[in-house]
Amino acid sequence: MMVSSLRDVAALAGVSAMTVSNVINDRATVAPRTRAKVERALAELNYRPNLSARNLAGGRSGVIALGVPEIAIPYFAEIASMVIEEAERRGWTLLIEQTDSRPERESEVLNGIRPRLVDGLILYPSVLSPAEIAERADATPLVLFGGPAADKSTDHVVIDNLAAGRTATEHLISLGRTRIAVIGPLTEPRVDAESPRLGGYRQAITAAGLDWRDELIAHAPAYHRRDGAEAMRRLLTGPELPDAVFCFSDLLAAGAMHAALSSGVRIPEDLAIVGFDDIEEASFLTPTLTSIRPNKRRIAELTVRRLALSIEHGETHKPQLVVADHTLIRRQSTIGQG
Amino acid sequence: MMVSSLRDVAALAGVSAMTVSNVINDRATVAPRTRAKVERALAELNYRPNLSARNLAGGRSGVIALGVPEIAIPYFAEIASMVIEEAERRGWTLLIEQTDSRPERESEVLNGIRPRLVDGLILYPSVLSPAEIAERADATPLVLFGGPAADKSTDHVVIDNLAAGRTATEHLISLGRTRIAVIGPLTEPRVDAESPRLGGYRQAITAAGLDWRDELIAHAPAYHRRDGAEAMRRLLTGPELPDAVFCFSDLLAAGAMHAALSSGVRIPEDLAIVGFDDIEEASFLTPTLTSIRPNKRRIAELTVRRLALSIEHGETHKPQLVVADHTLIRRQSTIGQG
DNA sequence: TTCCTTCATTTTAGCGTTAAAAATCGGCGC
DNA sequence: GCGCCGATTTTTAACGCTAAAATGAAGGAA
Repeated sequence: MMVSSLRDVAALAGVSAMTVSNVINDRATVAPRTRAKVERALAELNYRPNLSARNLAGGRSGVIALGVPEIAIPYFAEIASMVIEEAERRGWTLLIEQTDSRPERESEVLNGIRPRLVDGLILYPSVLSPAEIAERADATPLVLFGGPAADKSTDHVVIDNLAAGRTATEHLISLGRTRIAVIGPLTEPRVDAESPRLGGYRQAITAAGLDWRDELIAHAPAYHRRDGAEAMRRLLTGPELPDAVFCFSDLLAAGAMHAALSSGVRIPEDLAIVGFDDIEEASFLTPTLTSIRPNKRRIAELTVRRLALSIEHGETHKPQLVVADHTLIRRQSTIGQG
Repeated sequence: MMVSSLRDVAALAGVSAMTVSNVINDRATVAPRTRAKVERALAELNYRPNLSARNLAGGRSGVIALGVPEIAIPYFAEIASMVIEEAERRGWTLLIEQTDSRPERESEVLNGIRPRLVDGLILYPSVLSPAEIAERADATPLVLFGGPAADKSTDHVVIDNLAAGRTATEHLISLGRTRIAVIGPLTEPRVDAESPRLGGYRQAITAAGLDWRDELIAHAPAYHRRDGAEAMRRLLTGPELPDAVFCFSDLLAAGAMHAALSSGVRIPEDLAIVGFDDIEEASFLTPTLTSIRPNKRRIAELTVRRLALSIEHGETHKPQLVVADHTLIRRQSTIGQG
């Protein structure tokens, strides 16, 4: 089948190319009879607009980009899947960039690797600071998601990590656990501050009148399974054996759980575990994993919606910090078969 | 920072736009001194080519698309990650389409949702038949990966599923297991034939002189964890209790393992399990999961390479069926702590 | 010297689309 | 019948780039 252009359609319908363009874009006032004629020709030739041409002529490309550290991390894969669906709903296609959490890659993505090709960019900022993000060269509409809030100059969709950390810890406290460990990146390199999830833990521990014990705080360089397993091994051979652990991601929890079970630790009897993200895997681990569930669908929806607004209103668009909700999902890793 | 065009660079360097274009694309013979001048201007203005314009002018867009059923399925996420890396190596960016295994979506992707925007397409054909794929309207270079081989008219990267199925089953037989079950989609809807993984199982069972028992063959509608869990529950309540099970994907195995462990079945003592894909999760399940590991890196590499050839040589390019290797990775779910 | 090559660079034209300006077409009021 | 108006459609001119053709400059051979 031949690829047909506006001209071909115009010729077949006996009108000018511009009229066809007007019909397609539902613009100006096209007479009903003309519209019908054009639509027939459009269908007959199976016309598909050339996006490059449209983009070049000042229109939009219909492509948006999503930048994440690694698409193979389930949390990002799940988010990407939903962002694709939301984008599709608006007739957009998604282009994916992996940053590997490397500053230069993140910066490249931010400054438009595919200049002028994408209408907008959604980025999970994993290493660049708000300042570095603010001073980017590219003018492509941008929405961030995840991580601590940047400055006010950028749209940003987050969840309340502090509250989530508190909730997770309170849940463990409510089960009567007193030696509650933590596994995860303890600091937020982007803003050079304590991780808000750790902050929530601290608040809950303090509020419950429990002792803060440094030996229960296990730093993990990243959010992978192996980091969780290593941290758990350290905790298990440490001076103070925990009776619960709050992991900053489900992957960390999966690794930690594997290390614990391999050492003969019973979950949740000896050790209760709470994860974070509620990826699908959490429901199929044995025991199933209690986890903080960020509303991913909502995050995807809000992110795409903010981006749409930014793309459509350009200069007048006002960046905003949007907070999506989260819930604690109780499963066997804390409450057992109950 | 301003966005500069070829003209701007040309003006600054005191040459024509075409010369700048030649320098950028490393084409024709540009005099060393001219090249140096242009390169200085290029750097000074931080020039980035406009891909839409380049694409429109008959060049390439530098974007390729990857179509998979669901990006949130770990196997596809891992493959996507590697395809992104391979693509990046060639200066390409990857656009991702989800087909949800729906024929109309798969067909849409095949026929170019983003007409003329992508230089090439990589597709995991999950529901469309080779015939339907062969008669597509779009002329964009295409490479398939996975599933049974289509006809000779399309580039296709596969692994030897029949041999892999045989290997998995032989491994279980070598452990002395005699009631070996199977969990997975039993037929290949695309070609309306038996699944080659099931074929391999059949060959191994027959060769070992074991009985074929229909009640050990558990069909799963798809490759998800829940399908594996359901199938396992059926097997456990069925007339014949298996002492081993070969699952057609690691997700199925994860679901099956969860269902089995939840029922008090010991793995591998009571039931040995082999999965397929060797996703990262397999190494962190408890017990760790024995699995067939397709060489994913190689699949990604071959796929992108075939696509590159097809894009570069167009008409003269000869489609090929390429087979990537696979290995059996032995872990605790079959051989225990050994 | 003159003409032919070869190398280096520029000019021309067009990719398919859209924004903006210009043109055409029926009325309609006077 | 003339001029004007709004509704509809067409023309024109880009958008930024590249392929192909044309030009120019520098050597060599005759």
